[in-house]
Amino acid sequence: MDLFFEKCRENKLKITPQRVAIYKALTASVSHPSAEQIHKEVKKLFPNLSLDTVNRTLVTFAGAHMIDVVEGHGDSRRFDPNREAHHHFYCVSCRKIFDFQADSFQADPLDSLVLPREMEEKFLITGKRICLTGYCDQCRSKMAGKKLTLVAVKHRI
Amino acid sequence: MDLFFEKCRENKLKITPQRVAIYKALTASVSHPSAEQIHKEVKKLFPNLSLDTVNRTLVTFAGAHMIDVVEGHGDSRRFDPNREAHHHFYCVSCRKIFDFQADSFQADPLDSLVLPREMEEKFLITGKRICLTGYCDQCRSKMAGKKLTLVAVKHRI
DNA sequence: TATTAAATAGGATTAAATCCTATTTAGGTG
DNA sequence: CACCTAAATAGGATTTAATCCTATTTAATA
Repeated sequence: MDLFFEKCRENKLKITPQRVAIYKALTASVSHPSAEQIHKEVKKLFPNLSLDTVNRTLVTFAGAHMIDVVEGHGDSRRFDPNREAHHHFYCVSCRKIFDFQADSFQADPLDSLVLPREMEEKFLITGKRICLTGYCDQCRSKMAGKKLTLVAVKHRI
Repeated sequence: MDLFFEKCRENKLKITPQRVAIYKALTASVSHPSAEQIHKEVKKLFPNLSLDTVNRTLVTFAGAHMIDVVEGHGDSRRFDPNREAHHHFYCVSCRKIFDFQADSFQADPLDSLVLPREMEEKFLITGKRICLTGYCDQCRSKMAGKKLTLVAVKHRI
């Protein structure tokens, strides 16, 4: 919980009972829950907690780097026809996906990826990719100086 | 287009004008479009092409490994409280996310990732992860022997 | 060319995310 | 410690994406 309080203060996020409960519920989770799952859980303590609050709170936490938003990011399904081995950078602000390859003088790091044996044996792996997240150049400058707040349009910058 | 015909035959997918057009539109795309974007494009040729057809076709193509479904996978947003460096395996069938670390005797391949200079300079990178996709052990056995078809519940196995 | 399983269209439904507005509250300030 | 205000919340409405359902059409094969 130390991280929670520290990051809240750092980002001037108010510490509310709901937020504490949401954060606790997430850290206690074994899987990688959706907002709805967290909502269901925390409703036991706060019967009239709204789903919107959960979603916005979690996205805000992610913005403060207390947690991560993982696949999916909550937006629509996207497709990629490129069959060459390549990697992705996903801009969490504009949601554009940028392709990249590791620096050309280096070998692709995935070539040297050795998976845990159990996984290699049990799972059927059909795709491997490095996924970076962050802010693209455009969004980076747009957000310069803006402070983190829940009053966000579409949870974006 | 060779891959298209080859993979269609291989998977016993009928080659329809709509499918050809959808595939072409995707390969012609520069970004990583959503079904809706492709729909909008292909509608120019087939004014009464339905969005459902586009979505199902694209997901089917992905099942046949002609294209990839990338972030997001089309399901709800998921959260992860784990701050330790780790990687993900995403089961495209049950949508569970499994954490893993590279084999413990190896260094994490991301440690040696050298990004293109332009990217390193311009983008603000806040997260790095290896993302594997495929079928987890349970789903793998469930789907054994099932053939690929568009008649799928929730586009799953 | 006849057959049939597979694919499509189009509208209905579901589900997730977000919006909107009134109300409440955390945290700073006098 | 009470007040003040910006920030957060609740709850319902709306929007958007994905999927479902069913009647119709069609690609592939024999």
